[in-house]
Amino acid sequence: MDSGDGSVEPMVAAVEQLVHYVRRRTTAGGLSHAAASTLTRLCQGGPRRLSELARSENVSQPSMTQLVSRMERAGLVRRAPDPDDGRGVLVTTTGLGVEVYRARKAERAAALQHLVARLPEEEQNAVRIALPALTRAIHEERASS
Amino acid sequence: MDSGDGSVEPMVAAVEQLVHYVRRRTTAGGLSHAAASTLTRLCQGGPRRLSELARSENVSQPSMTQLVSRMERAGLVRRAPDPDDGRGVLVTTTGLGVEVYRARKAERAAALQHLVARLPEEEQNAVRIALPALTRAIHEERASS
DNA sequence: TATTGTTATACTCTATAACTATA
DNA sequence: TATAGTTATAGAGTATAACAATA
Repeated sequence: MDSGDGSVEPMVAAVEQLVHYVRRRTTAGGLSHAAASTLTRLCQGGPRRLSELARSENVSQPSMTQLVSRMERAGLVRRAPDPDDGRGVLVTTTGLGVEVYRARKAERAAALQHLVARLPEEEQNAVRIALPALTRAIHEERASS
Repeated sequence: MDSGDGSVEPMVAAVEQLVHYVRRRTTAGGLSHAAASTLTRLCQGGPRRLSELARSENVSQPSMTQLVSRMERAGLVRRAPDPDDGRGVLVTTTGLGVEVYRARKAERAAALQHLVARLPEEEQNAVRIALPALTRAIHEERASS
């Protein structure tokens, strides 16, 4: 009865605003979105082949070559030859890369925490149910396709 | 007791994934994020001065000049002289611009609707409480700064 | 003199096509 | 010959500095 199309569009706008709010407050290292996303993947999943990174970040191989070069120049990652395959390149995070990753993670957690803290208890609970539920729905959707 | 830092970071990731999910399914007109955002503002708020657009989109005036030029070339907007101020330029949406805006709005609403529909009733209710509450928190935060 | 918009220039991020080196 | 990565080139999006036109 309330789930008509009219009520869902404002919720999409809400999600966009939320990301914008959090990203604006995530400034450590002055990273672009592309660099931040790739750094996060490397920090969470360990060293990766360049082609593997390109695939998981949904960009072309040349784009990833250039992104890794810029990140290398900034001291965030290092290239190393893949011992198992002479053609391959393994991308690894540096100490600085890990530092920046941790700082950004803390910044965005603080931003959302700050926002949620403004809400009355009942709405805080709704947030703690809604966001994980939506993540689950995305993963289920992905698995079933 | 559950609102420690440990539980908030996955929620930030959830928001990012959610935006990614919705954006991937919003393809009408093949617009960039910058063009889509500016088109939405023009369609929702009516014709605007170029400098006003730059300010509200948080980009420099030269960036907006170029974005408007690309959007004009794509047939989405038109430049017109501001009758009240000879220095000014009014940016207006075209019929095509409005069409693309409506198509994109429908696409992203459908994407979120599709996702929410997978959830059990209780979690759907949590989503309908949480997202508007977070939007409200952002606006309150903005007003109090 | 201050404001509005454009032009000039440069850097990031993206892509496709062509090339090199290894399997 | 197929795959991994790089180089070449081009367009979008961003910025700052310098400029033109109008208030």
